[in-house]
Amino acid sequence: MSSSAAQRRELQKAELRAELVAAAHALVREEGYDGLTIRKLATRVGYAPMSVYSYFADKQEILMALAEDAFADLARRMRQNQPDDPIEAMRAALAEYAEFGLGNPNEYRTVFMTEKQKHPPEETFEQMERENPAFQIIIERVQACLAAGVLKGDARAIATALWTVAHGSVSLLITFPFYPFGDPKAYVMRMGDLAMAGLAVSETPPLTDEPGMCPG
Amino acid sequence: MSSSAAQRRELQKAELRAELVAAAHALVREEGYDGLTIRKLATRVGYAPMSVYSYFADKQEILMALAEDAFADLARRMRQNQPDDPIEAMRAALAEYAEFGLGNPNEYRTVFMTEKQKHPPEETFEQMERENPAFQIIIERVQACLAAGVLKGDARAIATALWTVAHGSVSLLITFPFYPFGDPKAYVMRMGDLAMAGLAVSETPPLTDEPGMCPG
DNA sequence: AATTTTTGCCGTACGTGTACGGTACAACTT
DNA sequence: AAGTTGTACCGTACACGTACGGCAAAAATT
Repeated sequence: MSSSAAQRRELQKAELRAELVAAAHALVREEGYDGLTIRKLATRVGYAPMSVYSYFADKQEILMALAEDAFADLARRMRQNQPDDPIEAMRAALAEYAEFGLGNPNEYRTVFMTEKQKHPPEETFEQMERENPAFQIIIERVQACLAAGVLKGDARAIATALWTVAHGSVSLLITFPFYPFGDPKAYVMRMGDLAMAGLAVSETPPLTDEPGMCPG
Repeated sequence: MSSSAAQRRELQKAELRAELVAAAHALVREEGYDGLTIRKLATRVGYAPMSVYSYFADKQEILMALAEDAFADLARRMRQNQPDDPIEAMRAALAEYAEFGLGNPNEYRTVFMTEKQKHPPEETFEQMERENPAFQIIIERVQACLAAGVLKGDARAIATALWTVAHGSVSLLITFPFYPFGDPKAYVMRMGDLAMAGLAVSETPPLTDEPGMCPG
């Protein structure tokens, strides 16, 4: 196979895929999240419905592509909001995370609240961090806290704990928008501070790497 | 309208509804969660598909009925596992919660990880606590901790915080079963202990009852 | 140049949740 | 008893996601 021809082919494929994603974005903007259907999307780009499946395995993969864009934006915002004080930097990241999740519940749902059965174990790790570049930033800011001595322990374990608490708050607020949590963003911040307080009490050991996985 | 006749009607309606729920349980047991479809369910009870909608507003409401049964079982298990020491009682509740969520991911999803757009604000509170009787138990055990002086502050705020952390862990473990959190149940317990440590640091104020609700 | 393989796209078809309108029978009103 | 209203149930129909098979053109191999 001629390499340049293959490359050109790959490029065209990527372009068409990008065109589909752009069309999907437009559809969502114009008709809302439920307005995005395979058929409408296909019509919009001038293909038959089933042709879309040459570029995406299923609808979930399209939604994921949209969500990845949104999460890239979250990462951008986090980097633009980085106070010098390591704890304040951590809290700023949390604030951006909260604002993003509460402001983009659909994208948040597709990444964090829907099944990921497809991926075999070895892919999942990098996949997760590509879909959620914010996590890398949290790790960095945890490391800053470790360096400053305001936290002690394993960076990834601490970051995962903070992520767990942030996710718990955000996802509950999304699922139960009417439950009396008080001001949503304030609730997320409060839970973040609670986690920081708990983490400050003792040194955080690494996560045990037992293979243990949950059923289902 | 004759009151007894109305009551009999109500009763029959409830019986048919219960029959549908039983059939739904059977279907899920025999064919798995995805095997539960309106048509199969209707066939099984001898009605036309659309007749099911005389008893449930939509499919989600059927899934919710199944989940409520499961959550009632969780509450039962929690009550059967109640150490004397208030902190250990709290941890036991958490352990049951973890085991339930990890062992019944489908039911957990339908209650905690899907939209609840229908219910107007005033219903939500009682609704939530009927669907999730475990929450009431958590509040009780928090109150025991308050009485014993190992925690200080507002019971509902503390219970909500613990619930948030438990939910964060469980839902992440369900969504990313392959992510290296280590042993799932151990991870939930660890996060619970972290929250308890954070809560022990200072007195927990009540949740502000600002109307604030999240968009979407 | 001839042949095989791959690729890009499509048409059809199935099973799904559910909106809508209709119909027959029960219950209540007068 | 006659008329009105409500209710339980059904049949049809729609848009959806997507499995399957096909088909022409391009690419790779011989």
